[in-house]
Amino acid sequence: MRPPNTGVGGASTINDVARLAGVSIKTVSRVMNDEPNVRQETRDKVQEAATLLHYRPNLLARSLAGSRSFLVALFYDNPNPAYITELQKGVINRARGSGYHLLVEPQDSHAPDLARQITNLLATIRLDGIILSPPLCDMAVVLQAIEAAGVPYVRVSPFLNPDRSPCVRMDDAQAAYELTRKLIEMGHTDIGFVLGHPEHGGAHQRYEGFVRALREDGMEPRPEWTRQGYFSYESGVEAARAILAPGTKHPTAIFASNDYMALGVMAHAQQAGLRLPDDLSVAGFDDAPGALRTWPPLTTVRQPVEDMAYAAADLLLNRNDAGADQDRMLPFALIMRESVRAR
Amino acid sequence: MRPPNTGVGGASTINDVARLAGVSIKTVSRVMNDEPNVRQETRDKVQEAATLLHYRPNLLARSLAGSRSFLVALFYDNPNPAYITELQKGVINRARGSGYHLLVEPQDSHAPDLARQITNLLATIRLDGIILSPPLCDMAVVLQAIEAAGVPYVRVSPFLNPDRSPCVRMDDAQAAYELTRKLIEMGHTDIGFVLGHPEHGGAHQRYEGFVRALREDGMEPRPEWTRQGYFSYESGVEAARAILAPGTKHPTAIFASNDYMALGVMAHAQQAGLRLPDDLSVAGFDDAPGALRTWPPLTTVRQPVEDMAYAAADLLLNRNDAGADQDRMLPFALIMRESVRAR
DNA sequence: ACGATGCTTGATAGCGCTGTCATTAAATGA
DNA sequence: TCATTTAATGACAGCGCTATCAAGCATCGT
Repeated sequence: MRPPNTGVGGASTINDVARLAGVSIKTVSRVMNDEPNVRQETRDKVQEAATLLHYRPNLLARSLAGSRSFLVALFYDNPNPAYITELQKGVINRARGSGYHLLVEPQDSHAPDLARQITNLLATIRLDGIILSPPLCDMAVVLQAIEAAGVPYVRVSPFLNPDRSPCVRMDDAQAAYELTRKLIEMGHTDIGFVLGHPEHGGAHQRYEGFVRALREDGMEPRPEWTRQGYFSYESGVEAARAILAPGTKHPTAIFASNDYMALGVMAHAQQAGLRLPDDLSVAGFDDAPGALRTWPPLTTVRQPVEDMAYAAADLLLNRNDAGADQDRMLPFALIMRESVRAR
Repeated sequence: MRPPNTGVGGASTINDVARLAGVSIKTVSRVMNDEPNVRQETRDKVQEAATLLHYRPNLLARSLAGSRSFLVALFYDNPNPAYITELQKGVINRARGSGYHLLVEPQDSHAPDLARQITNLLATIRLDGIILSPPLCDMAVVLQAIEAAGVPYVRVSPFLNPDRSPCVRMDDAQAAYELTRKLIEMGHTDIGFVLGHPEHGGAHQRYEGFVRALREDGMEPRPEWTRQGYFSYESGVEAARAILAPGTKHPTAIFASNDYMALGVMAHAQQAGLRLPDDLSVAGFDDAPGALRTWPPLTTVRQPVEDMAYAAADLLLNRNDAGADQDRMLPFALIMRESVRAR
C-alpha cells in the first residue's frame, strides 16, 4: 500500500512502473531485461514510465529471484599494487557495461583453511563468476572449492592444468625468448638471470624462454649467474649481490623476471660502483608503471594486465556463447629502453 | 519440496537448519544474527545443525528482507595504485570481520553525469556505507547524490565541509610543518615547493604547513621556487625543470607535496648534473612503497592510508554507537632518509 | 470457417531471509 | 495462590524481483 515513490531519497519499484505504464510487473521485467516478445509500443510505454520514475531494478532482488547475481569477484594474493589495480580496471571496464559489479576478495594463499573460506564465501554470495590471478589460479584447493560450488571462473596467467578452465594469458616464454635474443644480438653473451617467484606461473615460462634463446646460440645458463628471486625489490638486490659478488667475473647483462627485481639489481649495481648501462645492462619484465621512473629507464616486456583482465571478464560474461574461444592469448610488447646497451 | 542439501555443490537453507534443529526458521535467524532472547540450549542446538549442514546465510536474501546489505563500497578517482590498494586493504580488513564485503566503484570525477551515475548505482544496490576518497570526497554533487539516497558515508582526507559527515584524516598541515622545520634546522633556508593537485585536499594543507614553518623563521616562500604539480611523476619533473632553471640561483632543498613528484624532482636534478643529496636535498610526502627504492632513499612523511581506511570502515560499521567519535585524526610519522642532508 | 501456430501478456508462486506481532512458557510479585 | 510481567518461540507476511505456465489474440493455411 506504499504510494509510488517519485521523489528524492527513495527508489521506485517495479510495481510503480507497472502501474504507471498500465501493464503487469512481468512485462516491466521483460522490458528491463531486454527480453523478446514485447510489442514495441508496450516497450516504449514501459521505458517512458521507468524513466519518469527513475526506476532502477534492485540488484539484490533480481539476484534472489533470478539466476544471475550481477556480481563478479576478483580473487588475488599479490602484493603488487600496480598489478592489482590494473586487473581491477580491466574487469570493471568490461563488467560495468553489462551492469555487473566487482567484489574484491583478497585471499591468503597460505591460510590453512583457504578452501573453507572460499567455500563459505561462495555459499554466502552467489557470484556469477570469479577471476583468479596468480598464485591462486594454480592452487588445486582453490579450483576445487570453486568448482564444487559450481561457480564459473576464468584464470589469468595460470601454469597448471591449462585445460581445466577458460584462461587468459600472454606468452611469457616467447617474450623472454625474444628479449633474450635482443640481448644476444646486442653482443651480450654473459647474461645473468633472476628467477621469479616459484609459485607464480609466468616465472617458470620466463626462465624457459631465456634458456631457449641461449641454447639457440649454443650457450647454457650459468648457475652462478642464475638466482632465485621472489618478484620483490629486495630479492632483486639479494640476487644482484650474489651474481655481482666482488672478485668474480660478472655478466655483462642481467635479465630479471620482473621489474621490481630489475630495480633491485640496478640499485645494487649502482651502489657497487657499476655504471649503468655501460658496465651492466639490465632488463626486466612487466612494464610496471612506477618502475620506469628510474635512470636509466628500464628495458622490459609490456605485460597487458588490464587487457587480460578485460578479456577474462569478457569470457565470464559471454560464457553462453557456445563453444566460443575459451582461451585467450594476448600480445606482449618488447620495450627497449636505455638500461640495455650494446657491447 | 526440495530435500535438504547436505552435499557438495549446493547451499543448504535456513529451512534445512530449522528442520534439523527442530525449531522455526525465525529462531535460526535469531541465532545466526546473535539476537538476544534465545535459550542457550536452543542456541547450541541450532549452531550444531548449522555446522552440520555447512549452513551459510544467503547474503542477498538477508539484504532483501532486512535492513542491511553487508556491502560497502569504495568510491575513488585516483591513479595511484599504491594508495588505492592500501585503502582497499584497510577497508577489507575491517569489513571482513563483520561479514561485510567490498565493492570497488571507481568514478570519473570529471564525468558530466557523475551525480546521475552515483544515484543510479545507489538505487540499484542498497549499500550499507560508502567510503569516499579524494578528490570525490570534496565534490558537492557527489555528497548530494549520496545524501539524497540516504546512504551513510565516511570521507577520507577531505578538505571541504569537514562537519558534513564523519571523516578520517591525518594532519597534513602539521606534517608538512614539521618536515619543513627539520629542513630549516638542518640549515636549509632556500627551499622550493612543489604544490599538489589542487583538487585534492591534502595538497592545500601541506602547503599551508610549509608556509607556516617558513614564517616562523621570518621567511616567505619564493614564487619562482614554488610550482604547481599534480601528484604525478611527470609534473614533478616539470616543476623541477622550472625551479632549477639553468642560470638562476636555485634552492638547496625542494619539498614536493608527494613522493611521485619528489621522484620526478630527483630524476630531473640528477639529469641536470646535480648530485643528490649534496647539491640538492629533496623531500616528499606519503611514503609511497615503490618510491623509496631510489637512490638516495627519500625523506618523506608516512601517511597511514591503510589505517585511515580501516578507521573509515570502522566508523561506518559502528555508526549506531551513539554519539561516538565521528571523526578520527590519525598520526603521521616523519621518515628521515638520505635524500635530505644538512648544509 | 476452424483449429493450429506463434506472438504478447498476465497471474501467481516463489527466491531465502527478516520484521512484526501473536503466542506460549517461565519467572516474578502480592 | 493467581494475576502480571518478561523471556522464548513461532506464524506469517513480505522485501522486489524472475520463472513458469496459462491465457488472450492475432495471423495463417486448408
